[in-house]
Amino acid sequence: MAERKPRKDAARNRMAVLAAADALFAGHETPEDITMADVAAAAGVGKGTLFRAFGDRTGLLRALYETRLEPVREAVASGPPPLGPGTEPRRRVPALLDAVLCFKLDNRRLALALEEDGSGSPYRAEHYARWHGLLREALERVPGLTDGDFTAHALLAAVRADLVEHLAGREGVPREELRARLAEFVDRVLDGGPGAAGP
Amino acid sequence: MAERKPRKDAARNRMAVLAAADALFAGHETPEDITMADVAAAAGVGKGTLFRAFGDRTGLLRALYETRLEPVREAVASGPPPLGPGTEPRRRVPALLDAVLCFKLDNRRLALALEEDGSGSPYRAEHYARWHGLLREALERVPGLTDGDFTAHALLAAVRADLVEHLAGREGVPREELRARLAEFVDRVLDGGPGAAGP
DNA sequence: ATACGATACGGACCGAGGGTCCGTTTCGCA
DNA sequence: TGCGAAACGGACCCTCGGTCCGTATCGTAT
Repeated sequence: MAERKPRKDAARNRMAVLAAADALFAGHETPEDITMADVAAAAGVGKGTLFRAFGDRTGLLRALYETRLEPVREAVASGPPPLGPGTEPRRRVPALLDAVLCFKLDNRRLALALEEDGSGSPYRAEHYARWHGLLREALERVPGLTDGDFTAHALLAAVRADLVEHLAGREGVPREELRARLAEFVDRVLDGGPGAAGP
Repeated sequence: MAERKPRKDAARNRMAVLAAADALFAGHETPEDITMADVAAAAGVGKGTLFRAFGDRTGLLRALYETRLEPVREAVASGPPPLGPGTEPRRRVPALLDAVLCFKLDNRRLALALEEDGSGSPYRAEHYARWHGLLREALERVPGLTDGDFTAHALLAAVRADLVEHLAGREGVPREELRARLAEFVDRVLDGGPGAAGP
């Protein structure tokens, strides 16, 4: 059941591909004009190597994504408040969404590439399930809020890569303004609903 | 500058393609395994004809989509309340979103195909601009609500085709339940925010 | 009716890109 | 240093969106 360690040329090539792909995606306007052949060439590697290491295009994207996501996941899993566990939900939910937004702002092209990659909708990705589960759990502990499940989906939809790209990229909304707008929206959702308007 | 009437064989073929495409998308699980050649064959037409009539894949999808959307647009533009104009915003906003949701439920495959079609993000489509403009305008008249622009984006994100497909299709959430969940979420957004929790 | 220009037809053809295959090279262990 | 296993790499294949152009059809002027 234990996967044995890969040969060291394999490991080296894997790193080279990851680095090359990262640079390529960062440097190009749109993700879909970077071909697998481009990545292989930039990494100084054959296409066969690339596909053996990552399976397919989606696999490469996912590997890159997970790498970048690592620090955020760490902060969420065991960092200090307001992101870390043990934060009271009403405060943690906005922090989580802000973290997702910032992540997508910092990795626009990559997130975009992964989300619009045809193979399966974004909703099947396991990282989506993680965020959704986390959020739902937190939401269900917010007093007065019913249906944390749908609310989690809806809130995550507000930070989808292509929307972020549209606002931050095409419409040129500055980072801090976008964060503020999202924060306000999240606050509305958390404070609204039946009972909130009561005396 | 007036486009002259098309030849009648052209018109007939256009209809045939539209009908064939409609049937194909309705009958297949996933949109991307329907090729342009499939559509042409099903319509009893050559590929050349298909591409001359619609330009490209996106053009075909858009034409289909607009056709289906027509009644809804009509109801919004000049129908009775709560969808039509002249409805007070607080009541119209949920109605608009419910209409979008229902439309996507009734045209799941098609909406999915159009949204995940690589050519440009969904946010560049002019029908998105229409919905967004309409919603923003209505939202800006809802008392206590600031930033109708972002709110409109966020609310529309909650009814995106792939999310709807995920919930209604993959998770099997029944139509009415989904509508109820969305309605509740929209209400939270509309009633929440600063001031709503007043004295 | 007929001739003729304009328009549309249709399927062979093309190029791009994701993914595979397999002869050759490298690794790592004894 | 020998040898089997693992990895390499790029030629190759296939699908699919999109184009091209010789042929068929339409509509109109005569």
